Amino acid sequence: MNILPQDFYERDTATVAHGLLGKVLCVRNDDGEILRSRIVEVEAYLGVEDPACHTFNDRRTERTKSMYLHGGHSYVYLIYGMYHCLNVVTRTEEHPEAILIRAVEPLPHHQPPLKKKDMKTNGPGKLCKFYDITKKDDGLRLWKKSSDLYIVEDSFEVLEKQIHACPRIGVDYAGEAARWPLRFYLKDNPYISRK
DNA sequence: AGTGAGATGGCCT
DNA sequence: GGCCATCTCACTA
Repeated sequence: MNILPQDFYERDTATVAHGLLGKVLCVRNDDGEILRSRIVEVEAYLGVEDPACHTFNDRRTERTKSMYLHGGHSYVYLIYGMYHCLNVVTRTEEHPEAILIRAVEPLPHHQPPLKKKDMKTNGPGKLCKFYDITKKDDGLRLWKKSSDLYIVEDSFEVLEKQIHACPRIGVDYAGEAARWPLRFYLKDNPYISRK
């Protein structure tokens, strides 16, 4: 289980989004245990020229501060007054782009198959609630094993053919950008947020 | 299966 | 004041 180095995140955002699929998100809980889950669905947000992105038009605010950090940091924000969303910052300080983690599959999968109603990690708000990811986890260094949040890779392999691309969810306000195929997920994975 | 409304509060104009 | 990178529940059928 190798941790992903910071330069993994400095590349083109759509490329990193593809690369994150199949990787393992590690969350340290209150007891110091590491909870692992496989990333199965993501969305890319392309910064100052992407009307769906929080940093569209170089909007620097208190909320978006973490998006202006170097690639490899976390960006966590509150949405609808109720749910948090976890993002991975990409590229560099000059390019505030990020990837939304929309769904994960808890590991190990040596457990009885879950009923649909038990799936608590098949959505960006749900997975943050499940793992207690909040503003306290904003701006963390995901390439450091000492962080409460980091990402590693195991022997799980993802082929390009297994990745499906389609428009992003919940960004209809963004005009034409709402149709850009920047949502990526692993075909046939049961933890996908929607079909 | 599909639709619609409400919860709830920070963020931005 | 209006909008939101969401989710659940209550309804229809």
